[in-house]
Amino acid sequence: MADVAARAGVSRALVSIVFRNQPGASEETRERVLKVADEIGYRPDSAARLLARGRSRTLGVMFAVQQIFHKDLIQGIYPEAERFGYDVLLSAAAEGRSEAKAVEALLGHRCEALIVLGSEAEAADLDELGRRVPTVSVGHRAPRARADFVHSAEGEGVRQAMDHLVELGHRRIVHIDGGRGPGSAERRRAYRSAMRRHGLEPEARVIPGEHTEQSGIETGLLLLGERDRGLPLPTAVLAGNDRCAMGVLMSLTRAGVEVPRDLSVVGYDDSHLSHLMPIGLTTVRQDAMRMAEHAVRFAMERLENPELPSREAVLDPRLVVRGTSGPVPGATA
Amino acid sequence: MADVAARAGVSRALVSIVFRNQPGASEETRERVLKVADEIGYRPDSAARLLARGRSRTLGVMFAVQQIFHKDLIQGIYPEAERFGYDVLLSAAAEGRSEAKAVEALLGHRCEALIVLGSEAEAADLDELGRRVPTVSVGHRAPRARADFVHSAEGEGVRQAMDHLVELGHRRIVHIDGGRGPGSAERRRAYRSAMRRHGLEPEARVIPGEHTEQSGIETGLLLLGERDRGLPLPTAVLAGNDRCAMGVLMSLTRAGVEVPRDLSVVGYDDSHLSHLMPIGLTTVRQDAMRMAEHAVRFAMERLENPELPSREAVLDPRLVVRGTSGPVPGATA
DNA sequence: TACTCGCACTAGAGCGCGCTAGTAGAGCGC
DNA sequence: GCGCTCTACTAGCGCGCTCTAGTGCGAGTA
Repeated sequence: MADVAARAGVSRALVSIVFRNQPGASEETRERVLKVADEIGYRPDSAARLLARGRSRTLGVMFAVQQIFHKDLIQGIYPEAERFGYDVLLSAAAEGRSEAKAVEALLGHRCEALIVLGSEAEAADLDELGRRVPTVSVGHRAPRARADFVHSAEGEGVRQAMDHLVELGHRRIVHIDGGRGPGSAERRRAYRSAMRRHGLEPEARVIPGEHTEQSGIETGLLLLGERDRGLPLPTAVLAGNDRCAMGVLMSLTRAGVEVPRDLSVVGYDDSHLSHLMPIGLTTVRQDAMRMAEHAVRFAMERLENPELPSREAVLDPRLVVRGTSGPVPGATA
Repeated sequence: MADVAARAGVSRALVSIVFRNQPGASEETRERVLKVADEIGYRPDSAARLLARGRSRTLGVMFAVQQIFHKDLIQGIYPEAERFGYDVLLSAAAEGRSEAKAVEALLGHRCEALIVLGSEAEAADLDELGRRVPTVSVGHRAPRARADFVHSAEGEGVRQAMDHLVELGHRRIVHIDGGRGPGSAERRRAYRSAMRRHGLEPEARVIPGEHTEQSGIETGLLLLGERDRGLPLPTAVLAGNDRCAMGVLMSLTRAGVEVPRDLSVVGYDDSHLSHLMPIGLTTVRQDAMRMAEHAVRFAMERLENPELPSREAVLDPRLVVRGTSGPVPGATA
């Protein structure tokens, strides 16, 4: 920086002003400084900057390396943070690198606020974290923790999917749940309540599963086994997520079950898997962009006023109807 | 830090020593300092640390938010960097956030070395980057750039896959390539050379494609169209990657083609998609862990000696035989 | 006793910036 | 001429840490 200043024939302070895009430098000088800086390859040191500024203007984002959906969220967080003049620091939780470790790293870098994606932390830990630094948890709620929450209305997504299926004439609709996975409990509840609402309570059936392809495949085989023993197949399957839905599809279509003629399948997430079927997977889309927007906004607001009560943004997901859902078998299309 | 020092009744320097885990403090004092620090929630400020140290001991990793394989690499980079006492800083390239921008961010944080995953940068840009800071490019080669390279022996993977198919009796093997995608050119070349080596040159056929499900689906439909016009289906398809392979599988099995009875399909990457088929996708696995290890090692070595000539680690991938490849139709199994 | 050595610890400079307080000079009204 | 404001710029402190060059002290040695 001193070099740049010397070469441009100005003081260091002027260079600082130019690089911060602040008023107080003539257009002429500004250009000269930038030109010299470019020549000698100068670039402001963010560590020093951060130190001198006292504020880091950095937003820490913890994500899980395996979660596909987190990619979409990260993609949304970058531009939104930039709008507020914030840098984004990413830290991944992975096998052998716990959430706690990932968060420590962010804290060490003096992130002013944290956005944790799909945390599996206990409410107490999240609460402690939230007391230390403004924290927004996306996709995971912890009732009484001092933090803000952003997630999608799981129930609403399931409701839309169920209404769609019922409208198509389906009655024997089973749900493969996602065990302890994020959102599973809500989806399960919403399924049950939708069945009840449509007077289909006797038909309701939740098959325990996971958010994996394997789980979908196993469930598919289970259903096929039942069919071979004379039990009727359901006419529609509401899977816990897209991966599970794909597993179901793979195992059933391979056994000659035609989708959606013989069976409808609905997923959840609208991940890239949704396009894997030539006909497209009917699924529920969570709006990652809007979730990211809300998360950043919450963080910024809590930064301004740390005493804000804990808030929650619940975004409505949207059913995306593609090729895997159709009229119930036997219906006059 | 001063607070900690005061409360523990020592100098700031001593606290520094304790937190750097350096010799020069008695066990007793060490414990006392740590205890006090914990009480008042002190945590070293990495910005200040980095500034004072002159060296950041930080390794910058640029990745593409969409690439599934990068997850595995990141997972491998963390522990390896830790072994060398290095912090990892992640920066994602995404839609609306160019590689250049992602790299700028890392440079601004004074990363001592950079690992760029699946860069699509021009050789010249990579060269310039490499002259500024030790750089390792994973998965993408730029012939004369001042950087180190880690990638898998695409040719070797294809060779193994082809040998496997030929051994199963296949002759009419087509390859769907990946256009300008990473590794595509090598895979294409290796396919051609394998066909030649096995005396199957007249049968060789490369269908232009991409590394997407959609591309696989389209190719599948193309082949089905040909069949309907009386042309024979190939007996095996070597797809450009797993996503493309899945597309092929989806479109063909839906049309009643049975895999692997009527047709064998081989993918590339061993991504999580490989397990999507109930029978498993035969594919080529790249060893992400070892690639990550090499990348970090290269970076560290070039850090010690920046004048090192450009090096290249070519890791052998391994064919993973699962359910989508089988004997050629008509063979006595 | 006088010295050297090693250990536990400290003083204080300086890392590269941002920022506050200030200056110099030009333009203006009276 | 004076004071005023406005723009363009500068001096220099301090952010929280690391690190070098020390100090003081007890033990070992001649």
